[in-house]
Amino acid sequence: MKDTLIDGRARRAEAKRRARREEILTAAQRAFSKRGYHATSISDVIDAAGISRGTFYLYFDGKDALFLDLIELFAQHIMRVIEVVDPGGPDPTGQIYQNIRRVVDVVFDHRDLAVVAFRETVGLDQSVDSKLNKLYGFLREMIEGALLKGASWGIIRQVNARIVTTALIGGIREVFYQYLVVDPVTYPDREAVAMSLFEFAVKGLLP
Amino acid sequence: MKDTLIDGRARRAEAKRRARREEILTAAQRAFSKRGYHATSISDVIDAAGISRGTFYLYFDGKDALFLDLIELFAQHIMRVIEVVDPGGPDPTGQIYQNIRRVVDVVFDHRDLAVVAFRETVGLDQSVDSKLNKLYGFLREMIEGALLKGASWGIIRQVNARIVTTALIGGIREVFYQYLVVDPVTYPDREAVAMSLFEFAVKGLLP
Amino acid sequence: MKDTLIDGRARRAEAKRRARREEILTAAQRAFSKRGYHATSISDVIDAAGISRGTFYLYFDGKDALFLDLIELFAQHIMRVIEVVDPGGPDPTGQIYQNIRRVVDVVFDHRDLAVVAFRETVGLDQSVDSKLNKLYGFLREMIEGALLKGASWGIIRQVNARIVTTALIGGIREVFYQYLVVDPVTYPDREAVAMSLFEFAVKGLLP
Amino acid sequence: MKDTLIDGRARRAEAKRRARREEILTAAQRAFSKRGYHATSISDVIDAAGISRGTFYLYFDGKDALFLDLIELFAQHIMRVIEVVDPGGPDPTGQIYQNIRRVVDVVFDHRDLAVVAFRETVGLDQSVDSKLNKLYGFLREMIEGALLKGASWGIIRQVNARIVTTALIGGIREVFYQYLVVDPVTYPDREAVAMSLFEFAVKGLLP
DNA sequence: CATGAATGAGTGTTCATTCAT
DNA sequence: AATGAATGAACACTCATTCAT
Repeated sequence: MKDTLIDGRARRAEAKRRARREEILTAAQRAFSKRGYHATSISDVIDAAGISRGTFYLYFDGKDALFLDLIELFAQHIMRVIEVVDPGGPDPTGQIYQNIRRVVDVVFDHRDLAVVAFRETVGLDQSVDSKLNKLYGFLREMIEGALLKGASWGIIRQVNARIVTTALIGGIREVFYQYLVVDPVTYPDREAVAMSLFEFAVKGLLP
Repeated sequence: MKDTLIDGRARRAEAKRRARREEILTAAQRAFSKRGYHATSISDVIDAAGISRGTFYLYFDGKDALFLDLIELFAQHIMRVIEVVDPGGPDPTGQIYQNIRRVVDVVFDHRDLAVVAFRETVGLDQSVDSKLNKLYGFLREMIEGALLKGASWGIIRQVNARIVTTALIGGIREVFYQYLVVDPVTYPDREAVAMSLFEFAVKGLLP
Repeated sequence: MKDTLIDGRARRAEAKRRARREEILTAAQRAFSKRGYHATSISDVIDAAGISRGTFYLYFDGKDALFLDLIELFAQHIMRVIEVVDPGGPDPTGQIYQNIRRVVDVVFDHRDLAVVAFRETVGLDQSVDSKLNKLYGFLREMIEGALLKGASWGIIRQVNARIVTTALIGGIREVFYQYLVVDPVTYPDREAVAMSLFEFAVKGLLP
Repeated sequence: MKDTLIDGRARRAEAKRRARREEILTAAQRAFSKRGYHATSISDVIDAAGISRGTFYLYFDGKDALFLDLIELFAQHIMRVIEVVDPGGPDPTGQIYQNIRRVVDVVFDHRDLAVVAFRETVGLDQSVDSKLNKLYGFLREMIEGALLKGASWGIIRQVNARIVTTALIGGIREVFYQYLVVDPVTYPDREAVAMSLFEFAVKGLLP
C-alpha cells in the first residue's frame, strides 16, 4: 500500500520532470531557430521556457548539451522514417518518393527543430559536428547505396554517386530551409513539395 | 602645381589605403573561413592582418560590416561570371555547362571567401541576410529564368521552377562545401566537378 | 500512561535526531577536510551523508553553521584534555608533556576534524572567527598561565609570554598539519611526536 | 631622432604599464588580505584598483594568476633576505637573529602581502600550492640545514630537525599572523618581536 | 594616419537556500 | 520528518568598440 503510494509519487514526479524537460526543449527549439546557436543566450531560452536560470541547469548540462540534444532529436526523427529502398521490390521509385514524402512530413511537423538542424553548418563544435555528421552520414549512406544499387539494376543512370548524393542532400536541405525560414509558408502543400523534390532528384531536367 | 602635388599625394594615399583594405579583407577571409563568423574575433583578424586594433576600425565600421564586405565580394565574383543562357543560341546546354564551369573556377580560386559565404546560413543578421539574399536572388533569377525559357523552348521538362532552382543552388552549394571544408582536396579536378554538377542538374538520375 | 508513551516516542525521536545529526557532522568532517571549506559544497556534504538537501537544512541553519559546529566540536575535544599545570605539584614538566600527549591523541583520533580546524585560518567569517578565537583563547590562556606561573616558580626562563604562547600554538598546529595533510602518516608514533613537540617547546635549541 | 622619439614613447608606455600593474597588485593585496582568496571577487579587486573589468584582464590572466603573482612576490621578498648561517663564522646565533630580524622587516613592510601569504593554507590549488611549497621548502631547507650543521658543530642540541623546523615555521607564521590580523599593532616594536622569536626558537623555555 | 590601453555590457555557469509536496 | 525541484544572486571571464596620444 505504502509502496504503491511511493511508486505513484515517483511516477508522477518522473512524468512531471519529463514534461518540464520537454517544455525546455520546445522553448529552446523556438529560440535557436529564431536566432541561431551563437546569438541565442541561455537567458533567451529560460525566458522562453519561463523558468529560472538554475532550473535550466537542473535539466541540461549546459548550452552545448542542450543544442546537442536538439540535433540528436531531429536526427532520430529523420532516421526513423527513412527506409532502405529495395530496387528489386515493387515500384522502387515509389519507395524513393515515399521516403521523401515522410521526410517532408517530419520537417514540417517539427519546423523549429528542422531549422535548428539546418541552420548550423558543420564546424560548430567537436561534439555537435559528430552528431550532425552522424545524421548526414546516415542519409548519405542511404542515398549513395540506393544510387549504386539502382545503377547496378539499370534503374538509374551511372553517376558519380558521391557527388550526386551530396548535391541531393544539399538540394533537399535548401528547399526546406527556403520553406521554413526565408519564405515560410504556414501550410505548405506537402504533396507538391515532395513531388517537386522527387522529380528534381529522379527525373532531372531533360524532357 | 601645388594641386598636382596634392593630387599625387592624395592618389598615393588613396592607393595605399585601398591596398591596406585589401590586406585586411584577405586576412579576414582566412580567419572567418577557418573558424566561422562567431568564433572569429576581431583580434584574430588584426593579428592575421598585422595591424592594430584601432587601424581596423579606421577601415571598417565593425565586425558585421567587414563580414558584409566579404559576402558582397563573393557575390560580385559569382555574378560576374554568370551569363544568361540563350536557349535559341548555339548549344544551350553547353552554355549552362560553361556557367557551372566558371562558378567552379571562382569557388576554387577564392576558397576562403567561398567558405565564408557558404558556411554561414542566412539568418545571421538583417544586413548580412540582405546581401546573401541579393546573391541568391541573382542566382535564382538566372537559373529560374533559364528553366522557364528552356521549358518554353521545349529543351527541358516542365518543372516547378522555383523549387528546382532552390534545390539546384542548395545542391551546388553543398558540393562545394564538401570539397572546401569537410573533405578538402588541394587540387580538385575542376572539369570533373563541373561535369558532375552539370549532369546531376541537367540529366537527372533516370537512364 | 499516555504521557510515558509520548515521552517514549519523543525520547526515541530525539535519539534518532541526535544520531542523524552526528552522521551529518561526520560526513561533513570528511568532506571539509578533503577539500576545504570553500571548495566543499552542500551537495558534497549531503551526498557523503546520504541525506536529501532539505533534510540538511532541518538539522543545520546552513553551511556556516555546520562549519561552526565542527570547529566547536574540535575545540571541546581539545579543551577537555587540557589540564592546568601546577608548578608546585609533582613533576611539572611531566604534566606539560602529558597535556601535549593528550592533545596528540585527540588530533590523531579525530584527524578529519583536526584538519578542518587547522586548515582554515582565522578570518573566514565573523562567527567562525569567534569560535576559533575561543579555542585559541583557551589554549592561549592555559599556556600563557603556565608560562607565567612557571617563570615565577623559577622553573622556566623569563620570556615574553604572549609571543611565546602564540609561537607555541603555531608550532604545534603546523606540525600537526604536516602530519595530517601535507605528509600524512597512517599510524604515526604518537609518543615520538609528543616528545618532539615537548622538547622543542620546553628545551629549546641550545645544548 | 625619430627613433629616440619612438623609444621615448615606448619607454613611457612601458613605465605606465608597469605602474598600472603595480597599482593592481597593491589593490589586490589589500583586498585579498582583508577577506581571503575565495571571498574576494574580481569586482572587489577592480573596485579597489579603480579600473574596469576588462582592464584587469589586460594585466592578469585571471584571479588565480593574480593570486599566484602575489605569493611569488612575497616568496621573493622573504627569500631575498635569508642568508645561509655559517656556524664556523663569527657569532652564529647572531647570524640567526639577523635573519629573523630581516624577515620581521619584510613582513611588517609588506603587511597585506604577508597576510595574503599566511592566510591561505596549502591546499588551495595545484599551482598556488607549488608556489607556497616553493617558499616553505626554501625556508625549511635553510632552517633544517642550519639545525643539522649547528648540531654537528655542537652549537645546538640534537633534535628531530624535521619536526622542529616545521614547528619553527609554524610558530613564526603564527606570531606574524597575530600581529598582522588578529591583534594588529600599527607600529610594532620590530626589535622586540624579532628578539622574542629568536629567544623562543633558540633558547627554549628552560632557564 | 596609426596605435593599443581602456571600457563595460554580456556570457555561461555555480550553489546556498527555500518551500510545496 | 523528509524530500528534491526550483530559485536567483553572484561569479569569473570575453570581446566589440572607443579614444587619447
